[in-house]
Amino acid sequence: MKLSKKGEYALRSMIGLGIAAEVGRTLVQLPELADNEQLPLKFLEQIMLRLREEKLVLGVRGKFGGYRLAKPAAKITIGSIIRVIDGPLAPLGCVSQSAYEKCTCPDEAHCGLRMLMLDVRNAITGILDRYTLADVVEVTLRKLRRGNQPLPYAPESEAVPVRVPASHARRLARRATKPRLDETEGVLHQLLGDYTI
Amino acid sequence: MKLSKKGEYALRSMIGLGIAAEVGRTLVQLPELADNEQLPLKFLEQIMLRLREEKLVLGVRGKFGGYRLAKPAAKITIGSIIRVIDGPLAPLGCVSQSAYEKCTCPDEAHCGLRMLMLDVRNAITGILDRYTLADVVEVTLRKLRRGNQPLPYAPESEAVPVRVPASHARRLARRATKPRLDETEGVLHQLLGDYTI
DNA sequence: TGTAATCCCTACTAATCTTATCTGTATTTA
DNA sequence: TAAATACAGATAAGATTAGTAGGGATTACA
Repeated sequence: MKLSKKGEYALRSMIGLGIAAEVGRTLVQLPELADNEQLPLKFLEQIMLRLREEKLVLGVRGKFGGYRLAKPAAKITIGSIIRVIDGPLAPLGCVSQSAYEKCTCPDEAHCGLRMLMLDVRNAITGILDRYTLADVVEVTLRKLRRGNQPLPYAPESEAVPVRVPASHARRLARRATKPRLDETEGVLHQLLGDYTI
Repeated sequence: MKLSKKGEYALRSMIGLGIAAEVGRTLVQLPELADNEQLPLKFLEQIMLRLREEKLVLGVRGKFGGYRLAKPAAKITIGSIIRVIDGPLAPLGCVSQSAYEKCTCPDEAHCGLRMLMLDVRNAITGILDRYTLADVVEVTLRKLRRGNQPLPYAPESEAVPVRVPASHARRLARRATKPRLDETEGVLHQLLGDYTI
């Protein structure tokens, strides 16, 4: 059930680009990204290539080029990033929505194992397709600010008073109005919920 | 996030042994198990060896030997089987309870990605460590019976009137008295819940 | 116009993992 | 003694992982 290094690097890079966007930085160069996230440059290049193919990031060539998110972080689910790099989230092909594969068991309808793995699949996608890059960036940024740590990817020009986009606050508030699931939604939800206090 | 073939085979074999136990069969030989579950015999041998090392099954040598579960199916969680064959369930080492590994990110406490993956890990183990082999066997058997299909692993002696152990019914009934989570617990829970009707 | 910085792209590799297969040994029953 | 079975280790092809290497294309700027 492991996430590959490549997948982890991809997520970390996307989070980096998300932070950059949030602090007003328009482009991030791969050497800086690789250095910040502690990952091999040429490997990162490959990953970004793939993310670009899938229109998750946008590359700008030439001197002072770089990468940025291709769309708002709130529109990019974590699941979509992982699928691009690591393939389907489902533990078995026969419970995958995005890449179904018939399994070897004689009758899927009677397969107790499949039912179980369907639950696992739904649990995983329930999280990874619900939370977006914006959520993870939000949590990360808040932790950094609370610790008075210098924000990475600060724009070259000057220190920018970092603001939270109104749309994000609204989305979070909306989620907080669904109390039924609160207790079972996990730590990220709790952390995001704190925000509305 | 894939389960390996080996892991899948292990689960299918354990379910087979669980069914065998349920229908009164004391030992199952690997050739029969391999044939029933459609998996390579010698590969299966390796898997059973590993399961035996971890005291999940018990091997009996010699002619008319075979394998059986080393303890009641209700005492064997699905998660424990997968861990033995495929390793930790957590998508990242830094969120694994059973095999924690420090990750490369500078401060885990501030890592939004880690929070998210912790949720995923908890969601996975929440299912795989809650449900036992008995649950999966139960669902599988009930489906077979409802379809009037011949039960595999029937004992050599005669057809046995298959009964559900009282303890199992009790456990299921107890679970059904927790209504709060019903709607979010997934298909296996629904199927097991049906039983009490 | 030249040069440096940057993304873009393909190929290659070393190590590991997966998925087995093969060969043989030990044990038990009839 | 023969047959069936579990136990055990070696081997191996193929796939995947985790990179590395090298160059080409594009752009900003001196």
